[in-house]
Amino acid sequence: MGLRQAPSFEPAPQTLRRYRILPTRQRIIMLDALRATKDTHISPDHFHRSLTTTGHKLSLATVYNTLNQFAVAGLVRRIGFGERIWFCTDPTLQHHFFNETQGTLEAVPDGMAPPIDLPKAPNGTEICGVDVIVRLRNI
Amino acid sequence: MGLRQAPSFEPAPQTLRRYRILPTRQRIIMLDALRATKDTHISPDHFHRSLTTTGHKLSLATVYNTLNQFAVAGLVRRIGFGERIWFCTDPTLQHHFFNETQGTLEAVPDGMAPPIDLPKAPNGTEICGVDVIVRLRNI
DNA sequence: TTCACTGCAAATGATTTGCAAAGCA
DNA sequence: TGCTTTGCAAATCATTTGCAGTGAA
Repeated sequence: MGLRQAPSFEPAPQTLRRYRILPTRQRIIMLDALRATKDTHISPDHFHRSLTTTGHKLSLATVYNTLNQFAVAGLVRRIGFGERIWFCTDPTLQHHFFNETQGTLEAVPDGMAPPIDLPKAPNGTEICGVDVIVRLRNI
Repeated sequence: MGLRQAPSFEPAPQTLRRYRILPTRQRIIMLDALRATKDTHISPDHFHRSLTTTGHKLSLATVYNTLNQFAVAGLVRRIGFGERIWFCTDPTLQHHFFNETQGTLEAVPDGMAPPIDLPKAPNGTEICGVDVIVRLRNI
């Protein structure tokens, strides 16, 4: 259930405008898909494949560029963990399972993720977020 | 102070043998350097540069390969976060500061890193570790 | 019309790998 | 000697970028 902070009843073009992003065909497709998917973590590659598989036409480069733009805007969160880049559809999520066997990133279900205390930021810096990565191995 | 689990008074070749790693010139140089450095997090590139700068001769490929081998053996821990790969010289460390402005990884000092409860691993998997990444930005 | 966006193909750059030469036991 | 490791250069591969064509307002 992605993008909790953006009510799913608001049409994608309107949301994009609120975020100061010009609503183009590709961006609307992508935002709608992000809202519709039950995956909390997507890789650009998988996301592109699932879009084209369902009949949408857009290039991989556009998927990369648009996801990065969405991340800057705050619609999704970019997480570089493992060998590739992931985007988390819920920017408020803090806890992630990283499956080392598969190289995939998933959400730690609500209630299984106790909130954590933050350390103090070193001088000259401020904390802008926390990620707890729980590393898994298949058995 | 890296490699807490390996007493610094044990000669590197002996430690390497304990870990079933053939002690070659390059591996001894690297283990000694890992023990001597005060950096808890190194990138292969930086590490290689600091080694060659101090007069040691070994190739970047060997630094990569050896760090990976050390990680498999458990001497260091490989952390893929951000755009590049890092190695943590203390495999017991759980909390890391990731400076987004600089793209660097550092340790969260002891005492500032409250231990965290683990969630339950999903069926078919087991937890093999946890990393708490505290994202920082320079101000 | 104007300016931003998209798609393609090429560029990038960190990491890995193949293979011949060198090192260890 | 026989087997492992190293260094170099080339290969890889996810991601980014340049640019000409297309789209939105």
